Amino acid sequence: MPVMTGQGPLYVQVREMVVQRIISGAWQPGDLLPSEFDLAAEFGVSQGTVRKALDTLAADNLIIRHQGRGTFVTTHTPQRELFHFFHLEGQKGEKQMPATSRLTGVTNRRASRIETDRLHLPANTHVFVINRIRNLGGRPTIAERIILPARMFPELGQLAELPNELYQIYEEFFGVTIHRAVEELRAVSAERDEARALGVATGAPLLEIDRLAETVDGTPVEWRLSRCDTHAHHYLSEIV
Amino acid sequence: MPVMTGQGPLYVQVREMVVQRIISGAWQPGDLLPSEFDLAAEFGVSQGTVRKALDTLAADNLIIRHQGRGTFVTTHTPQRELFHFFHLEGQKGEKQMPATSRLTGVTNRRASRIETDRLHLPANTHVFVINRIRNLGGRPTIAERIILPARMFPELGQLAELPNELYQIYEEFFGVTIHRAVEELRAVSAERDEARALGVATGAPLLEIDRLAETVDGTPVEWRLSRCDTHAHHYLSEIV
DNA sequence: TATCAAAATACATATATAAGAGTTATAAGA
DNA sequence: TCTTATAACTCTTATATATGTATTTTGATA
Repeated sequence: MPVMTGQGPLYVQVREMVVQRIISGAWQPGDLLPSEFDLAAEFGVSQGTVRKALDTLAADNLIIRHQGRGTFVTTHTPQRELFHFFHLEGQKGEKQMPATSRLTGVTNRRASRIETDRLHLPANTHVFVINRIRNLGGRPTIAERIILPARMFPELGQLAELPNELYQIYEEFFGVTIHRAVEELRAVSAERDEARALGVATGAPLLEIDRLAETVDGTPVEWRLSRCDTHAHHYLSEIV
Repeated sequence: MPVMTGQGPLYVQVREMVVQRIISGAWQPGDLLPSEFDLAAEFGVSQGTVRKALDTLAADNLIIRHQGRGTFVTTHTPQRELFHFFHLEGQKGEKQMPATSRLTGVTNRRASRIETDRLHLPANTHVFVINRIRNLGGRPTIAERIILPARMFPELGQLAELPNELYQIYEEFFGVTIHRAVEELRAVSAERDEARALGVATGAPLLEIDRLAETVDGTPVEWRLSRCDTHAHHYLSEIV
């Protein structure tokens, strides 16, 4: 019988117990959770209370529930990353898988001051820096720099291939699951190198997306700076 | 006894009945709905079923529920518009009420082709066009054009003052409640007039926010094009 | 001003039925 | 006899009802 926290409504306590098991790795991405009735017995609450807890976890995308099959810890697929974490689409609303990426560099170096700030790293920490150009609709559209704490991504530089969608790789190879991201968008002027790489004029307007991605426990694990040509694409945001 | 649609789960039917009453104006923004028990009696379902329906409506911001007080149709306040529908914030995350706006024009004219397209208007329809410059942190930051169907906003041009936050005005004076908005973001170059108004160089990069705002029944009622200086501000987007 | 009652949502439990998915058993065909 | 198709069964989530308790808000009264 696991010990309930004793704080707040029962369904919130159940929720927190489940989150803890996900964070601790007891339940891995893709794992099947026990049934509602089994969890109710284990936690000493009613099935309805477990249901309410699981409903909130599903609403927050920590689990996914399938009638007749069960309840699973959310896991990354390339499709999920594209539809959930990628907001660029074509002018007619087409959201296509970026077909190709040109990797322009993967390096391991000491983190800069701003990198340690952004990723909450101790001083003198190493990071991996991934630079690449992503194509949309056949044209170079995004110049991207990704900063990852080296200690969480050991041997990243030795992977033979890095696909366009990285989040499944983070999860499978390094046990790092991205749960949430905050993006700040600005309009900036293209600098010479990226202008050349994207096929636009130096000084042309680019949409800069400054993303910090976190795991379930709130640890920032990826800083991604994308500079996007928005001639044929736009960033979509829906407010309800 | 209202007639249930007969399609799908009961709680979905209850939800649709409630939405219909909001759309039809039987329940106005700010109105207090009958209690769960009363609605259950009226619709001939259990209180738990009404609760489930109301929970989904609350999750979609159509109603707001207060323990001990009751359930209310969501209504606009300037604060809600700012926190919910306005995504520009300062570099440190400050989200302040734009203190001033300079109205540069309100005109009533025939809608252009693209305006009829965007707002689903018949040909030869009139629109109100509002142009203004909005200040953030004391500086002109947003050049904005708002297109509204004239027939839904009669006598808009005769209002003595237009505040920064318009959605409460739409609701109070014209019975038009904004429920949802879709925004497309691009990086563009500042044209001469707006550059001068915003105090930036002609050709400087601006963040263009192209917003279409809809009512509960999906009718597009506002097309808003904002061109923003992102030197001191950024657009925030959260992905969970 | 403090207290109490009424009203309403919020939480919790218990139980039953419906719907969907997967597995196993049985029947039919080659 | 082996393989394939179908039916039955089991498990699980999804829906629905009923009931009780807890918490919050508001208004009335002393």
